[in-house]
Amino acid sequence: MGQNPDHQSWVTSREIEEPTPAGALRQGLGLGLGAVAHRELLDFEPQGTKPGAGVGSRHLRALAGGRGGQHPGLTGASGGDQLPVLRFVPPSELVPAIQHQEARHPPLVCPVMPDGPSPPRVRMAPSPTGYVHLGSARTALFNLLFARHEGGCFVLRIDDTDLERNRPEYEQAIYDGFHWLGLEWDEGPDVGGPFGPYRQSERLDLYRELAARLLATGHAYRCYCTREELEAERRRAEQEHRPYRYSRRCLYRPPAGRHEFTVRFRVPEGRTAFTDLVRGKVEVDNDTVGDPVIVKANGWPVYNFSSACDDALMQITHILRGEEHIPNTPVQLMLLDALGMARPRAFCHLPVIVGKDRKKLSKRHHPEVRLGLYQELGYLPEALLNYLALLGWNPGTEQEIFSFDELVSAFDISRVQRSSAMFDWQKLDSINGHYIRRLSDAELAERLLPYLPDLPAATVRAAAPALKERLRRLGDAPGLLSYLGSPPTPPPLTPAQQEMVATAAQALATSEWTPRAIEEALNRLGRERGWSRGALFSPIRWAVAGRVSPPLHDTLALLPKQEALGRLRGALAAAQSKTRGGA
RNA sequence: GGCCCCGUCGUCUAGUGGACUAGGACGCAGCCCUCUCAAGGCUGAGAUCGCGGGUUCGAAUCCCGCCGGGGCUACCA
Repeated sequence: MGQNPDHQSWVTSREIEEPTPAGALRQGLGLGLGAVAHRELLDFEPQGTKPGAGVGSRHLRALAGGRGGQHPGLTGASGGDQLPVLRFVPPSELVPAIQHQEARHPPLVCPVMPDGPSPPRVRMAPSPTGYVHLGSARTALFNLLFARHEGGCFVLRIDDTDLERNRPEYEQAIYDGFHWLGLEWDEGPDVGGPFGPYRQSERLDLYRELAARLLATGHAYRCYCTREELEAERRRAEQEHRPYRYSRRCLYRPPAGRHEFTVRFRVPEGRTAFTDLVRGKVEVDNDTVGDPVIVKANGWPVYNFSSACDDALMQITHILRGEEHIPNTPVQLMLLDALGMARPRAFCHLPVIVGKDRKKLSKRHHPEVRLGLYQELGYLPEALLNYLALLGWNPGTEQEIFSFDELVSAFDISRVQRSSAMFDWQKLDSINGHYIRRLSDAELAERLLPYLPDLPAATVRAAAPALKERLRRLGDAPGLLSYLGSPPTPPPLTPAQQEMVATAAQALATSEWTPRAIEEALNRLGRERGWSRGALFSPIRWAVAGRVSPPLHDTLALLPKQEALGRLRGALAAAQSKTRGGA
């Protein structure tokens, strides 16, 4: 970090006159090389290419916009049927052109924030390729906590560049899931903001321009290799026990006559290092990194490219993301450097959340990855949020229960853990139980309603107090109350127990039907007959509920009076006939 | 295989050279309370701080090596 601590170029939302992709691009570029409106640079499709020469090239050309005007930086040798080979022009030769463009389009960079560094901007950039991952929720939470703690801004961006797997409904699932958890963002596709659009699928022209720039400056090249050829290269390397890296065949000897291509970034020599807020310095030798594809054959950018560009363009200052992104970081940094864009101030790679098998939570092996599951099972969002905060972070005190505001003030990014965190249902249950017990009766009843659709609301409200200390999840309520809808099979009763049930039925018949009155009636009966509560209550419970249930007076009161008395009499009748039959 | 990250009770973790007979929480066991189940209270078991070397009067804490686990190694993100 700190390679480009260009705090001068902080841009506030008010100063941005043109919240369009092009405007944002100019500002982003302004961070580094100065604003360049390089419309002509875009046309990285060489002259003379036959139209419709493959999906990729068509797509790129279409989005590049311009008709192939002459540009000093790009020289495509024209040729008949053969696709011309692009000549890469060294950056030094481009300088006059850039200056020229600059004169026509003065930079839009707005110097603001006179004193001190600008407040941080962080982002969460999920891709709508499936249900919301628990790890995404945790990452979003840490970003949010960091932003709020530092008085910064939390951005939600949708990284939807995977055409094959994206689904619009999954984007909605992200909003729903995050809203459910109480995660709110300041800028995003649904709420807007000065750095939009916030959906990568709507920023394609930007990536195209940036890719063209990389191509023009020789930082990138077209790769015409087929997937099969690439696969063969990979296999060969494996057989020869050699670490695989792309051979750069298309950089040196591109095959002729092919039309479909990807764009690869040419990884420079040297080493790339960055500072991670919790791990310290991380450094890699660039030649352990193969030239990555940055634009797919269908013209869409690859994550590593679009994400890095957008982070810079959206002026994201701190990147908090999962540990699985550590290997991506050097590539993104090299890309930014090549583009002359500012690097983020800092990175923080959060430990992965692992399952019982110590492996990263995955769709295939861990049902607990799915955020929606927690809602279904009846976890309180505030409890899950609290638990998630503790997964990979701790305040350094013994406090474990936090409101959101408490988390915000306690959150200190340097206390993020380095080692992976194992997901633990029991700990979650315990925290959830704690939050349930803290709810008021009315609030609990309200939250319980969706989990007890078959019960009248009045019954749910009446049950809430008795349930409160017995629930670990709201979804446990139907089980605890299932006796209401299904009478137990009549239990075997000793003659003494039969007498207890019979007299209890009598006493209860004249009792008011409230927990309080029932309790008093039963206690009086026990005192009069010399029966202990344990002795008296058990047969009644078996007759009425047949299983573990709330305190007896609540168990009875939740049932309609006639139903309760009917069950008592029914159990009695069954036991008596059995006794007679057996005798 | 290569690159990178990590390594304190079963789990989440406190700990940054002496206050460590390594603390807390979840879970577990026992007891108390008690109409079942919970909740609550108390008590307890549980970690030779991955291993081996150093440095130091002294190391969980610093250094080196090893081992183990994980992540990444896609025209996924």
